Amino acid sequence: MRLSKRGEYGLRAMIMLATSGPGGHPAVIQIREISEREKIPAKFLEQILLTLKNAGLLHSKMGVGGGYHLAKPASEISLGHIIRILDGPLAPVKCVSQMAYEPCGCPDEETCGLRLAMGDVRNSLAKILDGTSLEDVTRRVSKVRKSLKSG
Amino acid sequence: MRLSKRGEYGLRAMIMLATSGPGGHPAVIQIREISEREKIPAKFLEQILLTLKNAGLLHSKMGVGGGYHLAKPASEISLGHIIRILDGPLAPVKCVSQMAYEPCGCPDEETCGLRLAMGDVRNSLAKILDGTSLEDVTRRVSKVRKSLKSG
DNA sequence: TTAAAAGTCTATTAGTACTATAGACTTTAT
DNA sequence: ATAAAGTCTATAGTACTAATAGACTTTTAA
Repeated sequence: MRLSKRGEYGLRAMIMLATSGPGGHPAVIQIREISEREKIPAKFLEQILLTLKNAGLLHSKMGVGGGYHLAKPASEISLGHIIRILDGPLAPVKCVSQMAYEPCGCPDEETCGLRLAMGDVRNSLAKILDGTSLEDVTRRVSKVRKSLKSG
Repeated sequence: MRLSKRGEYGLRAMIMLATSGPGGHPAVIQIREISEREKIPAKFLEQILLTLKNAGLLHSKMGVGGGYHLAKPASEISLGHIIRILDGPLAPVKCVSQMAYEPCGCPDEETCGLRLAMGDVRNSLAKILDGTSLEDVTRRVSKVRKSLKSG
């Protein structure tokens, strides 16, 4: 049930872009800076951000002073969306996938025990990941920071 | 977030063993029969069942009339346990794993947004998978069967 | 007592997906 | 014109997954 490095790096980068924006303005950050701050191989990160851009989650600007920024408000980008783009379907087995259904080959899908159980897992994953936006993440982080300061 | 074939096959076999038992008695079934009924490559299944046996979830008997059966009541074997044995930790990233923790390398773990979000995911997975026993699965299957009959 | 049925164990291969790197190209600001 | 930045495609390396192979041990029963 592991997240790939691609997925992990992509999420880290998106969270960083969401967190760095001063007062709602989307931050513009260069690949190199994200790569250095998050210790992600630059060339690999480049591919990941490009994928996210082509999927419509990021905008970019070339040339001097360019970089990446979120294409939408952080509140409108969910973790589930990012993960699906980079790692594919959330479903543990294809026969319960919403975005990439395929029959699993059991004699009767409707009464397949594995399918019933994995359906629950998929739904729970989707609920959490589609229900958590980048804004939710940054809010939670700053909350934890504050509670650590005062503690 | 995909389940490996190893994990899938192992779960299918365990569910079959739990389902086939007549009135609480654990069913004794041969590799070959499981392999045929579930369409799992026999030699691969062999390895999987051996792993599950060495982990204490199955018992086996060699020779004529032998085969595999559950080592414990179906109510005491959780899907989470089976998956951990065959596929490793449930956690999407190692820094939130209970059974195989490793630092993820972020500057501050306590305030890492990714870690906070993935912690939720891990907990939810663990809640479902550790909270669902083979008995729960068989009960649910027979419930669905009945409702399909009467429908 | 021996043949057949069944599991055990270890090694090896084939395939695939993940991770990362390379390098040539385009756009933009100054 | 030049330097800073993103774009795009190809490819290499590696690790893991899935599957196969084969020789061995235990047990039952004819």
